[in-house]
Amino acid sequence: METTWAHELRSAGLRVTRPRLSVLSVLAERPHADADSIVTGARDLHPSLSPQAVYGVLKALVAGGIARRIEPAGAPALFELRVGDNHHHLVCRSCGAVADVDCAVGAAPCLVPSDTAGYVVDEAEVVFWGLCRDCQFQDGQLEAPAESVQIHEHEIRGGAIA
Amino acid sequence: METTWAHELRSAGLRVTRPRLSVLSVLAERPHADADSIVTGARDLHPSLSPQAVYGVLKALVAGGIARRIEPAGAPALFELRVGDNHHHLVCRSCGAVADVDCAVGAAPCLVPSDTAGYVVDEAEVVFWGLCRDCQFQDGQLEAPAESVQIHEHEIRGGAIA
DNA sequence: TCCTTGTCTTGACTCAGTCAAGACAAGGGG
DNA sequence: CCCCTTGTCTTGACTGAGTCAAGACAAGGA
Repeated sequence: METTWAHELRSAGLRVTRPRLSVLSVLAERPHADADSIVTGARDLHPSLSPQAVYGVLKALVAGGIARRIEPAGAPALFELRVGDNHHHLVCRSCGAVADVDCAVGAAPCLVPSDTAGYVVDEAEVVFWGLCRDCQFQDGQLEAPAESVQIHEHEIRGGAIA
Repeated sequence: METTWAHELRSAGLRVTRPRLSVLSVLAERPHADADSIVTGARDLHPSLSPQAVYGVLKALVAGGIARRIEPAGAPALFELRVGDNHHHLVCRSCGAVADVDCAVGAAPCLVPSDTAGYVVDEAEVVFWGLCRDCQFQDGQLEAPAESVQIHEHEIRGGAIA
């Protein structure tokens, strides 16, 4: 496993170091971790690891295409190892939990802007905001009656999403 | 015009004050302004305005549904007066310029996550990343050959967008 | 006009992230 | 196998965006 990471690092032109392997190990077991929890987690494997080292490692991983950085509004940046498929994210408004979503391939008319205003677009980033299952029951009586804990397509199609 | 804003403020339960009218005036002539340029701009009308006052005004406007806050990754928050239609944004990777995009209404299958992972989704936020017209010509020879300054649908459908 | 209450000013503070200088270690050349 | 180069990590100071709190002030109803 770590051999695989060493491989990935080398083929991205990066040296294999303990800080990098520690960060990769944390990201593998905890996708969508923020820099701070990566520091904490990676210290299990490398106790002297400094926050700045983690920022440096993460920048190198992102630049090398091994990790991806996501920045949900109002929260520190999160990092994940799943790259290259441009999947999207569900973010919980209450607790900040993040889940991956695959986008329907080949049928994404909404991702083609109706008017590009002269821009050359190379990426469409989608964030779905809502409440995760746990938060629906903790503070959710207000907006999440029991029958509609699962979203129905027409709620989005006809609703505020446009 | 300002009378209209006074009206909007009052119907949102907010008092009509000079700082608020100044901020609204800046937002009206410059959509997608960040807090700092709002401070600068609003000082034309109210020279003693403090940055903290602007943060307070913006928070009140957003809470009252008069303004909307958007936070493109890696940039300070931007504010706009266009609310209630959940439109999306084109952001220039090079200069940060932002343009509005309407989303095709009623035909947005990509905005329905294939798997909601138990989340109740109430909003889908879409950001299109690319190069604006000006930046295509300034630093654009690398990725923006003259014939493809306008996006073609298949580039997105079959490409990295998923 | 007065009074209440929401708003603004001032200033200290937090948090995420960056920058720079020097110590250190990965890994290719001898 | 060891040394040397060069990329990486450590330490510590710093920036920029935004928040918090206390008191001064002003909007607008009685």
